Amino acid sequence: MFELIKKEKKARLGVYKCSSGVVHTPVFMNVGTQAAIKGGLSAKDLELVGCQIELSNTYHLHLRPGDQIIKKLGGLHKFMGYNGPILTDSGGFQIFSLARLRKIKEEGVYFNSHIDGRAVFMGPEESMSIQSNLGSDIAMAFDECIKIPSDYSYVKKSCDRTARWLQRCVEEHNRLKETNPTNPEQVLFGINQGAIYHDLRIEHIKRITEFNLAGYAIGGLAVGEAAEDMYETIEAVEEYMPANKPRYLMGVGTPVNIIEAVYRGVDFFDCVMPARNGRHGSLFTWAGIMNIKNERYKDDERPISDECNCPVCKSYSRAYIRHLFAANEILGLRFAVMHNLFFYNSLMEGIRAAVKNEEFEGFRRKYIEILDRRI
RNA sequence: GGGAGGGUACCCAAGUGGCUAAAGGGGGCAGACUGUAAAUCUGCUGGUUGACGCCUACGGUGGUUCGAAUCCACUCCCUCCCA
Repeated sequence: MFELIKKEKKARLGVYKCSSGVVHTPVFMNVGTQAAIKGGLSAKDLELVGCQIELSNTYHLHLRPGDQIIKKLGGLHKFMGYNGPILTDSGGFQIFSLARLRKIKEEGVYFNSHIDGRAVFMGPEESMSIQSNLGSDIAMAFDECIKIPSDYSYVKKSCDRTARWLQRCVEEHNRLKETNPTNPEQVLFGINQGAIYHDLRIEHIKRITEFNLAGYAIGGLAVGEAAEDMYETIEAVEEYMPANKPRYLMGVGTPVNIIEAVYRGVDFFDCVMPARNGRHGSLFTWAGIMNIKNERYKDDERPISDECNCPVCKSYSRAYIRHLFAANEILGLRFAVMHNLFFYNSLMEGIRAAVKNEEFEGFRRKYIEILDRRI
């Protein structure tokens, strides 16, 4: 259930309530694809970094360990020791990311497992069934994440199919709710597609909002298009998204992307970036992005950021973290990811406070100049 | 004292007349990363230059040759075996 608390222009402050807890929006969902945060973080660590809601993946957990096993063990929350809200992505992104390993048909997608090559079929019903077994709080519709650039004619054809898939997702989701769900409170979010063709985006969002789902996502962005194209696409779609439902911009993004999307009316985000880039040595701060592997930090006794209250910045120096990277110690990755997730969660906290105090306009102006800068 | 094998760039190591400023690793230095096939991938790593080029370089010195890391002589070091 979503409650809109306040608006500053299009930026929204809200509260999303689900069976596993309350989420204050705008929110960044911390990504734990395989029921773990890459870089060696556990559910307990998610609390330390201020995580409100976690995201896991249908395709990956279906392949390993298998959703039947997770259901048998009491669901994903219990399995990974996390009792906060969980959103599961549907497998639709893997149609994009594992493009060389799949064939799309009307009935669904024939994957060859990236692990061992075996045939794995996933359609709307399978995705819903797996997510039902996982027992996440929010299930995502099975969609095709379309690469950009793609021909108009292909995008149109794909959007029509994703809309037909949504019909099947809704029916299966309702059916499973009645039978033997791991989490009877699970809700379904729909996903808008259309690449950067505004007319297709609008046609598609109109079509999927007819299902009156618990929330709506904008998918298929940040897949190669210019940032400006992404912002314009959000603006085009946003007008047609229900005001009383959460809006989720999937897979985005940089701190500046997030600010710009909040500015255009988005509530939910998720991105691999703080975890992946952290593992690769890029650390996000209020002053910009630093590469902790750089030589200039070899004897720097300061924390990553003086303005940061994360567990890493409270105890360790840049020199120490750089050393951990150089020495190939996994502790370095863990610290980097912890810091970055803490930063992203703090960024969202800052955004919420700004909207609450009607200072978001100034917050945006200040930070879009700073946060993507390399320092 | 006798015999054998070696000395190549920061390190290890390939190369036995021109296609070699020198393979491949490691190390070092940078960059990329957006619903995670990523503790990954890419580039650079003798000097100078925007580039062409020029200079310096395969233990040292001196030769042979149009041309040498590569062939010859002497020499200095290292490892192993025998006495």
